[in-house]
Amino acid sequence: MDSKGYLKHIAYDSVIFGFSGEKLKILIMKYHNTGLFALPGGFVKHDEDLNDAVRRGLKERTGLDNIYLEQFYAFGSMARYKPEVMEAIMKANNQTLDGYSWLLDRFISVAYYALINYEDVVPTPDALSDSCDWYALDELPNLILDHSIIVTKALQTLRDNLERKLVGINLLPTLFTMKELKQVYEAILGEKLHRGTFQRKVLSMGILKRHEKHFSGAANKAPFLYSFAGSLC
Amino acid sequence: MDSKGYLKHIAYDSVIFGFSGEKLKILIMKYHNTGLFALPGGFVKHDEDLNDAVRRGLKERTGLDNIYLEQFYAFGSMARYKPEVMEAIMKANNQTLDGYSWLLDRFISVAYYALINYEDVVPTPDALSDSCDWYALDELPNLILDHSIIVTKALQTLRDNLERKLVGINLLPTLFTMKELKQVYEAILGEKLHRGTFQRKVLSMGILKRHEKHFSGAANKAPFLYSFAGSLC
DNA sequence: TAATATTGTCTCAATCTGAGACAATATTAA
DNA sequence: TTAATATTGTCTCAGATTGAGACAATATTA
Repeated sequence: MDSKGYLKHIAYDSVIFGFSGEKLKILIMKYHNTGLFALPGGFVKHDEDLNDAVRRGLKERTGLDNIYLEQFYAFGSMARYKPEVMEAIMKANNQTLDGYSWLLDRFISVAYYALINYEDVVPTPDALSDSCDWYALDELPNLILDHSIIVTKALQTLRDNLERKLVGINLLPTLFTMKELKQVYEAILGEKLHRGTFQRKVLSMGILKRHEKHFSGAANKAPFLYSFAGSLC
Repeated sequence: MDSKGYLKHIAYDSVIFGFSGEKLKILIMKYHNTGLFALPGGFVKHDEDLNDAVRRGLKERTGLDNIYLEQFYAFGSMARYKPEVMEAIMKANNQTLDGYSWLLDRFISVAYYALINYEDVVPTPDALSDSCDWYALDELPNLILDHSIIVTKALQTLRDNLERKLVGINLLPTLFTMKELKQVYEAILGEKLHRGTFQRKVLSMGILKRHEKHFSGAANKAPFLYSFAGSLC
């Protein structure tokens, strides 16, 4: 076992969505002394479920358990095989390649997206990275390999799934206003929604629990707070 | 390279849908002298795109090129790691395990579904199998490993995609009647559809080209033939 | 020529959707 | 205290969509 207990040829990448300042953002890592940006990713241990490996990586990067997580595609083209990129990252970290040559092999990467509450996260870089930060989707740096394509496909899948399930809730705190929920949907879909229609549709689904009003101090009628009926009481 | 030029730990499985006798069917392989049934699958060469590997396998099993193909999930749980199954298959084929021990390793399998015209296919078993035949979805034999779960998820994904795209067309010959198209949809969705509503909806999409009538010899008004406007004129 | 099965289309009511209207607040300014 | 303002919750209404049946128009057989 010369690959440190990890399966060869198999990696995962994660597109971790958060919502802040009325914008969708994702976590991007920057590698030491290279100027290279990438999605948070990792490898799968020999005795570990693929899904568990991804949850383990998310826990390390965000500190969070029980995250909403969805696998959306396995990227396996030859075009994504660029060993010189990984080599540059290793060298910039003063790592010898002894025992790490498996990292220069070809990888098929299974991609996941996660939806998390922005405020709960403490972005944490790993050993090879010097930062792990939020970037708005329309202000992403250039990413290595096919990671830009992965992000695009993640957003596309998220949009498709949005119609079926009420997944947007996972991007908000436990309690939120109807306006905040609408803003999440607008950020994901990239279009404005009609206030009345949105409220009617969401409430008719019957999965929201209405709580007391939220007095923000603004000079207007206070909105109700809601929680997802699936979580606590 | 002790794995015959294939990537270790990575496999694919394919759920190949065809439509016949008003039922959805899929191709299932039976391994020599074992009574074991499985989905058609295979491995990825070191210098080969994942998608190309699957197309290569489909070509071998069906004789067809240019198939409608969609990746839907990568199965990577530990529960699917059962080396004794592969060992039984190898032994039943009088294969020594020399040079094939990589087949007993753990695999993560990327699953695809394909939609093909039943009539165009000549099911062809591979070296380890003694048959490759169509089975209706409600008459499947017991399948090895997690292959039954893979089939279920394939059908689920196909249903979800059916609402968005008009994929059902890929299960029919170039020319087909509206009734045949409706039967395909009913088989996939598992429910009856209203004749008039279905026709109105499909025609309003504007992607079908109407051709001359089809005189079957039946004692009734002859239906029009249609083709998918995306293919030939 | 009549009978029969099926097709293509229409109609009509029920439902859903998009957009604006309006009263009900919560706060600030006068 | 009262008026002004911004925002919220809900309602209304027209237009679009959907589900279900109705009906005339065939191909063929009796």
